[in-house]
Amino acid sequence: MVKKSDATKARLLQAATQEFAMYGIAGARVDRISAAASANKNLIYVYFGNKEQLFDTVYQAAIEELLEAAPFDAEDLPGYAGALFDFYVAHPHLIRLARWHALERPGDEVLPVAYGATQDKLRKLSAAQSAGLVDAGMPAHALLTLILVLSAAWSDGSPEARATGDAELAALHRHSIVVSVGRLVRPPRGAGDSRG
Amino acid sequence: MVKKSDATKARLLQAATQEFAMYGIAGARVDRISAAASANKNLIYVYFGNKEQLFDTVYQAAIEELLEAAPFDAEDLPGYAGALFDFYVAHPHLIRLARWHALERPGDEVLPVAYGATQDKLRKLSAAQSAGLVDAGMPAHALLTLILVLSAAWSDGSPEARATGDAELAALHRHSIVVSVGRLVRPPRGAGDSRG
DNA sequence: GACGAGAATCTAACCGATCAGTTAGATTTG
DNA sequence: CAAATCTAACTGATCGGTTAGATTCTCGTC
Repeated sequence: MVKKSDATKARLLQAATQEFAMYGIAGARVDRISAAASANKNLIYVYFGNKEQLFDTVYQAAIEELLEAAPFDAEDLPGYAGALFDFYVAHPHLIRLARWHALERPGDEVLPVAYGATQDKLRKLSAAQSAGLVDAGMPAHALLTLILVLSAAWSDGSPEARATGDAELAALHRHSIVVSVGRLVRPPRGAGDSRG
Repeated sequence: MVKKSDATKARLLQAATQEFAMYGIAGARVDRISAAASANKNLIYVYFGNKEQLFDTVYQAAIEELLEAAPFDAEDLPGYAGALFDFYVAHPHLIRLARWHALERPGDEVLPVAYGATQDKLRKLSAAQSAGLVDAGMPAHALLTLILVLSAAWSDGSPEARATGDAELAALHRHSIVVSVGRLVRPPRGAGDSRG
């Protein structure tokens, strides 16, 4: 059954995502969110508790969306990094949410869903290292962090991005990331896989 | 001559740096800053204008400190990345300031001092590429961004940092960064430099 | 070296605006 | 009718910024 309130909830969540991505938790305004959602302010408190919990809900949804967007492939890590890059370009607000969260909730433990996904990635990555498909010169968790960081290198707030909408520049950035990850993970001596 | 007000100004700046690093611009409280500096709130407005301008002053000082800390060396980029990592470990609040700035002042142009320093780095990097000391497979500006991003990979807010104060882990992170940058910048065929 | 005017420095109290959260009730739905 | 959904107005606290005035320092003049 389609409930009326579900649509309102969805509009509020959508508006809250924009607002939190733009201004962070401290900077977000509950009145702006309800106005943008064409909903009454009180509904936020009825449906989501308060501003902090609303952020939690928004953030959880964003993380889940991100996890689904780029399936982890330990045997093609450059491709995985490229997919992440594409996702960040397509959804710039999600990475902003993640950065706000890191800054405004320093002590927050990782969401269960994200934790599970990370453990899964680490397992696959270790296996690929053992199989000789990926360089084993550093532990899987370090390698994973570096790959993730490289993927997000140009996603907002980096030294010389600024010129948005430049497809040529974006292509260069993507290429740089893919090449970099390739160099990071390529095993020193041949072990089955080789790429053109 | 040593002016009394200079000491007050310095205390305010110190307190403001802590406050902004902790809470960002929107989250920072001028009353907390003045209290932490044991100074009257009004002095902030007398000396620095307002909260936004106080942040500008704090941020500018932080950038200058960061630029002085790790001298750029295009011929030893892994070492440069390592020095940056060390600085981030020693001064965790400065990188937080930079991240707050990126999020809360999206359209802000780069500070002149930072712009100048970046141009200088790019020139040196290009020269090193031309000389065959550094891989020329991607433009200098892209390479520089990737190096900077790698250096800051574990500086706050990354997936599995959390355990601060762990010297062994920090050493692993530093090593991972140095090795990664080494792989990034090493030219494909021998060109003078070779490393163990 | 005393002294006083004026500038520099500092203080405490205040103010208007804003904001998260509440309440009481209207309207719709089942 | 009763529960779910929604609305508008209100509230108490907080916060950035201001104001008026107290205190201290600077320096020329006698």
